[in-house]
Amino acid sequence: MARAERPRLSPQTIADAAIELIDSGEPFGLNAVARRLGVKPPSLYNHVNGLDGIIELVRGRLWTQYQEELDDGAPWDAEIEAMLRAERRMYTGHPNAVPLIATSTVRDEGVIGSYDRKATVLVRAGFPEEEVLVLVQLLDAFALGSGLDYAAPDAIWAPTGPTETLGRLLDAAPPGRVRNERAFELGLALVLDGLRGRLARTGV
Amino acid sequence: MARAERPRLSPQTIADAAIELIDSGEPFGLNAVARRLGVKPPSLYNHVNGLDGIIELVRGRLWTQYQEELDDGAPWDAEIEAMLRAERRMYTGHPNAVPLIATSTVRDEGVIGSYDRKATVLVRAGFPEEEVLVLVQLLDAFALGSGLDYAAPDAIWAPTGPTETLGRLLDAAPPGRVRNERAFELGLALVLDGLRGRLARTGV
DNA sequence: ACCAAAAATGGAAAGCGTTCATTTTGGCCG
DNA sequence: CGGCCAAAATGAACGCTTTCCATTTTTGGT
Repeated sequence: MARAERPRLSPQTIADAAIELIDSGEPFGLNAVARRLGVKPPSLYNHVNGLDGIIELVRGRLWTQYQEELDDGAPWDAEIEAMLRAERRMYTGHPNAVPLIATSTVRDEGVIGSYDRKATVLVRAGFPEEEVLVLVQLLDAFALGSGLDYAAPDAIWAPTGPTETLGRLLDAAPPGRVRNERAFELGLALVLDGLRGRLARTGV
Repeated sequence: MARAERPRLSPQTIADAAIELIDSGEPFGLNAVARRLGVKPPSLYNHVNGLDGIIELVRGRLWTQYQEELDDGAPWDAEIEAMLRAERRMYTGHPNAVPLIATSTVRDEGVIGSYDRKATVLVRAGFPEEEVLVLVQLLDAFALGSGLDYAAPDAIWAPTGPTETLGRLLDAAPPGRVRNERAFELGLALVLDGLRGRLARTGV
């Protein structure tokens, strides 16, 4: 077979197939994406720069999809909160994508733009300029860390040997993802409260 | 060649070689570890359960190595802080190991034991039992997230297009890892302050 | 002294990501 | 309307990976 009458592939269709594959839980890879598209692996190279390109495509697609629901104009803390919650929804909606996204370098313009937006919001809020990037980085680390924690299976918390406290607490505890949800809420409140207090102290 | 006169391999030596390889920055894999040990890849299967087993070994070795410097008996917040700082030192000391460790499931007893220790400390400190696991999970997410952020190259923050605020701030900003260091310090203070306040409110 | 288990190996299978040259098709320019 | 060029999918192949199996040799215990 040679060239098809109409192109069967596009960055869009590849990204969608990759996301479907990731969400299905089957092993992720370039060959698997090609199989799902009914196409031979080399065909993908006409549209995408290898496996890393596919991952980057997935990141970009998911990111814009979840961040575009946001509207601005809200107070700075509400807007930051909304952005973090959108990122959070992305991770909980596609947990299998988190390990892939977390360990590859970001090149997507939309993601960069979202950092830019956070920085702009914080500068307007009155935070010292030399501190803003640190704050953005902190927010990023928190969101990613809890996303990764959400994606990890419960088995982490199932000790095989005897424990002093953990085993007892686990018996009466909600499952891992519920705990992770509460941890995210608590951490979000902690960070936002901390930032508000910091602004009140330094901004005046 | 068949069996050697004295075993050339052990979980210890394999873990050490793997850590050396990871720190060197060369591509990581089972074959590369075998090469570094002067051994054929299949030999490793006599001591370790495949590639995942090697990663688990690396995690366990690094973890105990960094956590054993700690002594207990300190106030709860100081002890939690010390544990988080030890984990932090592990990530900054072996940044290339972070992506491997972050995305694989924990099975190591030492790591579980460290969760247990955090839980014990928090229970003794007076936090409500049903909340302790959530707190442990939050601390874990924060440490892992900032570790992952540290390991990520600066390229994340190098926008290709024009930005509203980001580009300007980046010109006058310290490099990514210095910012990450400050973000970790700030986040640590925020979380610990938040926990102390929470304890004062609920614990009495 | 013998026997079972351990340790390293050679060989090989299966799969991966990737590159290359080739074929066929579609659309554009003259 | 015809001819050429670029795009899209392919087959074949490469080098790499992880992993399993049978084989050989050695050690240590009884």
